[in-house]
Amino acid sequence: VPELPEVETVRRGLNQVTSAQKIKGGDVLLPRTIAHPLSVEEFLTNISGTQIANWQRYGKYLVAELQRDKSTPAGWLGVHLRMTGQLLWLDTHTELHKHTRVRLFMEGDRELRFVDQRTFGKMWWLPPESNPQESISGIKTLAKEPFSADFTVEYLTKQLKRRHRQIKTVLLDQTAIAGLGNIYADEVLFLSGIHPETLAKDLEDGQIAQLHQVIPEVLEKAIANGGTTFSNFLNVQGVNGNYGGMAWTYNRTGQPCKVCGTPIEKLKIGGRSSHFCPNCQQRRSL
DNA sequence: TCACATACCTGTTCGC
DNA sequence: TGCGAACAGGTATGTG
Repeated sequence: VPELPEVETVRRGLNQVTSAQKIKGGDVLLPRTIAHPLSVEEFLTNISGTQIANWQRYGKYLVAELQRDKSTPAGWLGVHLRMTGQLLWLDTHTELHKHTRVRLFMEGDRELRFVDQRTFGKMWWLPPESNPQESISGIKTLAKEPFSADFTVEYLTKQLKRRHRQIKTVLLDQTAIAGLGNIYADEVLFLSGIHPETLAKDLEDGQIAQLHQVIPEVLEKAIANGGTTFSNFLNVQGVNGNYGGMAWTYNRTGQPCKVCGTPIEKLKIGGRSSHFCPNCQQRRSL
């Protein structure tokens, strides 16, 4: 469930607490959390004694720059939360959660703890001479950031026109648009008045322009509210977000549309649930 | 190169 | 009420 706004919320929290913090060592409770080809032992050896300089976000990926001493590069620490991952800033003595996967011990009895119920989350260590944007395949193939100057109407049009798939599916494709997941994809389609089954290549210019405007707006609003209320999302302080009560369609099947009162419907598209208003989001043509 | 299916997981909800 | 099935969904991988 963590999508761009949730990951950005976590990134901001991390930068507040881990800045210049030294990693004394760690404990990997679930080895497959550490991405291949690195072994758990190599991972722990490489991060131990480094300090965290700064967290960056690429789509839903988090990457920390590591240093050994003041300005000696010590590689990169990458994290993907996938479905249920949480990065929590805790006192080391805090009782272990059942789904604790990795612990990074910091100075002053503090700990960065990775908790992940569904175990899809991943962590990487990359050597200093590498470039995380090239070394992590999911980042390498990522589309333009919705907040970047490169995310133009022309760019979005090009991405959508070449895809012969339903728009809901394309919005979830990180190589087409970076950062959206199931919640915000549904929200963005509602605000654009687009039926989720519309083929991306068939969208009208006006609809694409609307999507282009609404995508950053929805993500910005969600970030401003500290991420989603839905699921078990928590920020680094262990606090849930507030974007939920304001959702237009997500998780509102059968409830009245906030604009027209028509009951919200749910469809299965590309194996994912899609919530939409059949009145506000009508198919234009076929 | 693209579209699509499947695998990966565990806790919760659904349906009979 | 109980229990198995379905569901929740982000991404890597494999197939055609």
